[in-house]
Amino acid sequence: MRVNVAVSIREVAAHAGVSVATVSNVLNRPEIVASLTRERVQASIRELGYVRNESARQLRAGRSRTIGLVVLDVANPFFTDLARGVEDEANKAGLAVILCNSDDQERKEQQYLELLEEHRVHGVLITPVAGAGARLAGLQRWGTPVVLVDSRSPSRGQCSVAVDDVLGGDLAMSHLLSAGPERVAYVAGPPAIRQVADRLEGARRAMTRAGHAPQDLRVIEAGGLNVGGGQKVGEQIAAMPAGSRPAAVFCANDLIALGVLQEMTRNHIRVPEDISIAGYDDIDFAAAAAVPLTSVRQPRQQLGRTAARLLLDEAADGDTHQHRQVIFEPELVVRQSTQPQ
Amino acid sequence: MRVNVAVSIREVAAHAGVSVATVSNVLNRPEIVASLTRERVQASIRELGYVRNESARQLRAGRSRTIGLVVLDVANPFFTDLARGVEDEANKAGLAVILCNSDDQERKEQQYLELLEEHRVHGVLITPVAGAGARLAGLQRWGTPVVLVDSRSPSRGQCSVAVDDVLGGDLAMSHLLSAGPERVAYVAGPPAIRQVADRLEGARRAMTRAGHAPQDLRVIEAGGLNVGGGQKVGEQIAAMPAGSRPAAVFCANDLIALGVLQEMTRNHIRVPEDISIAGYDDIDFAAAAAVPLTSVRQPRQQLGRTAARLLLDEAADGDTHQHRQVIFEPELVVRQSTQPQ
DNA sequence: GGGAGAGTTTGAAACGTTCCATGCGGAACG
DNA sequence: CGTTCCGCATGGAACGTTTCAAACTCTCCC
Repeated sequence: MRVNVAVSIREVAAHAGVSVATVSNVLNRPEIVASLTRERVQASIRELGYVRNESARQLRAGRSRTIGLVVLDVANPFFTDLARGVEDEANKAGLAVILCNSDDQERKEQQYLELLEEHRVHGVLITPVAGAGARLAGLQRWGTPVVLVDSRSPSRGQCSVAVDDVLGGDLAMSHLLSAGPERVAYVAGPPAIRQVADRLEGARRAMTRAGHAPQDLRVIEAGGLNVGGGQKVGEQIAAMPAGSRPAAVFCANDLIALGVLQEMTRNHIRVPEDISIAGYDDIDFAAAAAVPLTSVRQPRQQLGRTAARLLLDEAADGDTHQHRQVIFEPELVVRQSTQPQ
Repeated sequence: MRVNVAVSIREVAAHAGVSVATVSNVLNRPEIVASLTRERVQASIRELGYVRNESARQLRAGRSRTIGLVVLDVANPFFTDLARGVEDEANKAGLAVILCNSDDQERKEQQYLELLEEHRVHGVLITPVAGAGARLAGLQRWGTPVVLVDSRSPSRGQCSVAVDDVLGGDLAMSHLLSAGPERVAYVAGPPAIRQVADRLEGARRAMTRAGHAPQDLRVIEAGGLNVGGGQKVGEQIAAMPAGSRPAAVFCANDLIALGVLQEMTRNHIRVPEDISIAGYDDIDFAAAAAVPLTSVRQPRQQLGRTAARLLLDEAADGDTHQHRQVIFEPELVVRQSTQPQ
């Protein structure tokens, strides 16, 4: 049977023979209501099937009990794991998470930020598309806390949580170089993405320290930070004559690395004997790949949890809040896809 | 500079020297406002940085402009692809999607359904945890449309979108049997999950048709529908003496199949020469595995889009709406992880 | 008997919209 | 000139909460 009409606090009050204010008190501060009354009201709530109207609460409170999380790509396991950490922490505080997927497009990011603003969210966690500074400033002027995720704050005007991608790139490249490969390459994604640029910088640093010229690192750009992008680059690499093919490649993330790996196998180029491959993120599929992938591990869930905590802190504290920039250290995980030593 | 105070429609009205109602009209039915007035109001909106308060709109409208999507596991690419389809369709209709992760736990599912109900969502798309019937009935009695996703409606009392998992299981098993393996196995997930049970039923049907007794199909249960679950089963299989090891295994989904595949490789059991492996879902990682995985493809995004459309239709139509059960056909994708013929 | 004070309950205002019914001024028409 | 009609603007009620100050009822004590 469809009823289609919501029962409001007023009807509960009438049914229980008390005032609206008392019902509200039962809901929000049950301890100040006499136990007899409280039970009567609770019985009415159950009987009528009353459900709070969140919109009305929000209107009164001025802010909604949600936070926004804007990521570059929900299909990337890195971000779903991150989202998981955010969700856990938000749940504890009784907040819901609105998950938004910007697809690395400014237009979609902008749309979602407007939506979140209209929803008067408690705050926004965002991995910004390059050049999102202005859009975020708009939000903040309004008093909505913003925490940058996996991205450092250029201005110190906000909190941020990030992993040291330069160090990560350095770790991966140092490891690759330790086997003494003749030629090395970096498979990049869109260079406007900070993570892509930082990891390259780290890789160059490792080159220099090992006595190579930084320009000896060949950079090959993949279309996107996904498996398809890696496959295309893999085809290119496979098509090179064995004599000029890199003996070690560092990929900007694991999805790309998996794409490259697949093309190598398909073309009977052995991993790691003929070519070493290192990825980045250490997503679950990296360990599960048939040639388990050497990768750089980021504390993904912890990243999400920390970001959420910073956001909640800022939202709660308002004026006394001190912005903080938290930086985690990545960790190299060596598996079979790279030559040892 | 932090302002911390929202500017309301009232202030815009004062600033532009018109009434509140006129500002509202500019926002919602600009064509009925004289162009001179309209421009004046729009200028004020820009100048004051006015942003609509969604809560107030919702309160007035009685329903929020969001839909809920409750899935079993956001980390499973099948569900993120599905979510993508839902998001596209919802966006077109100007609705936001609240993505909720039930983790196959009744408690979390219940919590999220309550949250969505309090938010007065337009409707709920859900892949229910086993035995969610009662929880959903509660929502529907209230008039909130519910569409079951990847799950058939037992009662015809609601819309549903699903893929014929029995057929999918049949396709996969028929293909495996075509190479004439001695022993075959099904790697299941939690048997309470309908998809797991249906795929098994299909596999048994194929067995029978090929002249085997259904009990010749060995069923091995994995802890969860994820890579880790597959790895554990893979270890078990690798530990079997070659003489009693199945020559073909059908896995309840691709994540499990990838886990099994990895353990095979690690133990130098060749795929597909020593053992054929078929998965289910055809997630992107299936094609990208180093031994590309034979799998059963589901139209994931289309599933999401169709579900969203059914929901929007029901929400718009109210009483005249006819519930529909849409069933898609899965498709076998043969790759290198299974023996041909 | 009266007053203080604790323990409960409550009326009413406020949050920011939307929308209906109404008003106003001017043009068109007879 | 009087009537009708149209285009546009607006006052105010309503949506469902929460919260504050005020009121009420007891009990206790002087």
